[in-house]
Amino acid sequence: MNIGDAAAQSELAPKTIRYYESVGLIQSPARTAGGYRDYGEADVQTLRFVARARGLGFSVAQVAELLSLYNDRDRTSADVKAITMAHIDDIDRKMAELESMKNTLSHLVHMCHGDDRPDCPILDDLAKPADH
Amino acid sequence: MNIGDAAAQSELAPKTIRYYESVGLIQSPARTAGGYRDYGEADVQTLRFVARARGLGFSVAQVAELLSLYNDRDRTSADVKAITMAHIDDIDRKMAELESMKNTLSHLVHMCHGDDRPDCPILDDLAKPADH
DNA sequence: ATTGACGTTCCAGTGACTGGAACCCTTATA
DNA sequence: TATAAGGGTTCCAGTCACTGGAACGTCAAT
Repeated sequence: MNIGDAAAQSELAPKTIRYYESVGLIQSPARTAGGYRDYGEADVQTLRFVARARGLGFSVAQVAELLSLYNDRDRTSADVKAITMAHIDDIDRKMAELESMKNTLSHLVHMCHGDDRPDCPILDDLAKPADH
Repeated sequence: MNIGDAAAQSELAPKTIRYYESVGLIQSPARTAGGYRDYGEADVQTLRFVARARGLGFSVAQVAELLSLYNDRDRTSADVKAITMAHIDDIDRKMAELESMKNTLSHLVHMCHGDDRPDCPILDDLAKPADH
């Protein structure tokens, strides 16, 4: 199967698949006589694994770990769970940061008339002297 | 004032300040006879504006817009409000994405024993065939 | 034989810094 | 006065995860 079909089936862009190959996340597939990458069902399965894991926000490095655990019969589910929980912690941290930004911004937006005049509490806040 | 002191007062790293100068976000400050950057109070004020705006998640490009509005006496608060609201929308989108990832991941983590055995619902989910 | 839709490689750019090398300036001390 | 420490300077490269684009090759159908 050509890269285009593999891409369609895995919901990755062909460019992305080549990139993953170039950084060693996935193995180089077979090639046709003409030099085209030739993907089999197992390759597409791996590609989908990667696409789903990336879609859940795992970094490429984490996906590499998950893939290697997936292919390791002696893995422990504790290892997989640890990676996943660390990732959830990461997400929690990001969400808290966004939440705090949003609270401040929402407050400022409510203060601002948003009309033709230049007076603006948002700019006033950004320009205010340091706290401590 | 040297870059180190300006950095301390604005809570930016010296490297970051030089970077902002190199991309045109802030103006090049005066130089001493020895070639050191020499910051005044107004420069530090701008630096703090930038630091605070970046801390609220505005992109460097957005900070540039905000700075130019700040320095424009004919600005309208509507323009500032529009940028801010667009940024809040951005944050909302990111938060929703993170929320959805987190829901899925939390569910999977709860399913996983996290023990010495290899059976793992997390990997099973990542490896499951495509939906549609 | 030619067209068009695919495929190939390689280089460069994105955003927002950050690390590091090689070097210069300033100030305090022996 | 020499020197050492702790600033500062520039410039290049690396990060992360792609993405765009150029220049070219392959394949299937007309």
